[in-house]
Amino acid sequence: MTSTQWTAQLAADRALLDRTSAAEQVADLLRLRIIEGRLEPGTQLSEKDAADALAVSRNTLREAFRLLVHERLLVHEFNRGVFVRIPSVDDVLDLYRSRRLLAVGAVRQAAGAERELIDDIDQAVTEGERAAGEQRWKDVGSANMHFHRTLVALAGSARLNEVMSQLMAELRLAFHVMEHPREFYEPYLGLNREITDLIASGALESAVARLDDYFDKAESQLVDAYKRRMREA
Amino acid sequence: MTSTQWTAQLAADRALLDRTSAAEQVADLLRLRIIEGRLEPGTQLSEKDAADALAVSRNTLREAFRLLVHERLLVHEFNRGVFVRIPSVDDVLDLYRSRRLLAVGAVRQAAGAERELIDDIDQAVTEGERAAGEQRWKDVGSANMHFHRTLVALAGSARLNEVMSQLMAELRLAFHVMEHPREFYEPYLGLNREITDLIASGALESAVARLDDYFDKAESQLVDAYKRRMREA
DNA sequence: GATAGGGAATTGTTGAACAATCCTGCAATA
DNA sequence: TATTGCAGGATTGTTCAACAATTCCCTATC
Repeated sequence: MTSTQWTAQLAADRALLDRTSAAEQVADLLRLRIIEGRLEPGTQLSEKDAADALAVSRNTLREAFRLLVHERLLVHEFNRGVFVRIPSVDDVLDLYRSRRLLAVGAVRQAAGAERELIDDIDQAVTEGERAAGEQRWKDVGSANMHFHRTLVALAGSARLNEVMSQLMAELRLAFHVMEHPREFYEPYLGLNREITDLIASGALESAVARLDDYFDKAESQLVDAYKRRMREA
Repeated sequence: MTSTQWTAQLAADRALLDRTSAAEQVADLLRLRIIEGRLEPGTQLSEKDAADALAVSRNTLREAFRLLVHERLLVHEFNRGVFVRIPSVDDVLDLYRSRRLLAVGAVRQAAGAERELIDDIDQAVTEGERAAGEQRWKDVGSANMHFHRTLVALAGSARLNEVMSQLMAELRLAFHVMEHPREFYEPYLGLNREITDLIASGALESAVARLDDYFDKAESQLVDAYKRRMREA
């Protein structure tokens, strides 16, 4: 094995031993709590309380806050503090516009996509079906989101993948404003499978058409529920 | 004027008087310097030096650094510091993949786009033409980037607009690795005009076809130059 | 009931301090 | 000569304490 070979191999592994700062760890933790819904939208995150609870300094915590504000999971009001974001109806519409464009675009140019990427899609759908069979509705939701991420992954762009991940995190936050996201996913399981098969068989335009239908339906259904919920509150 | 009218108006102005933190101001300044090329890719940004130069504390500066790392303009190596990013050829490829998908997707669904958005496109092209006529090549580049942002704006999504802005900032950084980005823009002025007219006349699919050609050409040209440049260095 | 005022609490920012880590140069070794 | 080992100095990571600025909240006043 020549020098260039094994150094290149090591360089590829570098990411593994990449130590991460306290601020990033804090951000990871908070992000998880937020998208899980453990931190209710609208709640204020006091710097002092959070710093004490997590046993980090205020400065470190503020670094973490900034990251999450950048990801739109928190909002920062100057001299008032940071709050878990409450997505508006406009936000939900914008999220769907974004998702639709990314997913449709990715599928439409998936002609030469690697088999691995298509396998990932299939796997995500299968996971959703299994979770549904076992009545694990929360997991059905996660699998559905994962499915849509794998669709965008067809574009083969690390940046778009990251954008998509953030959009889904934000969407998850939006779901928490509503009561029962369960019924939003269930009817789509079959459609997901259908889309997957169409992609696998190379019928991309048909897949895109189905996908567009999906977004039409899901978006209006979600927005209706959202408006209803916001009116109540 | 009713109450709801002027309160809404004030709410719209809120962003204007929105005081911004020191960290954000520092980030704005650094961002400008980076995409302008005043801070050469690869240079390390010492915390102490930068803090002294900008007359802010190290903590504030670190908050600013985190923002720019998140935007991919800086890279952060643990215990080593932050550096102005040096985009790789893979990065450039990824940037073009992302841009292409966003722009093509946005144009393709621009059927019901507001006239205002189309006017913005026209304006950007006109500005580019004017700058070229006056030999202001740097401004030609800026106008070209602005043109492409206005294309994505057809999608009508605030989030995608922001994503696009960041992609362009990063691309700008990539240009600085090369010697003369001038000749990359000049040949495309006519094509931009053509695409704009096609969009304005509603011939969206023709516009998409032209756009796709543009990306094919620009991408390969840029990547070639990039590889050449990296080989030299 | 609305408003004004003042004190308490919170955020914004700084500066200093210390531990952990990295970098540099030089000596020692093969 | 080329590599390794080892100080030490410099830089980063993180915490802490302090203070100014701002907001929040309660109470007195009209």
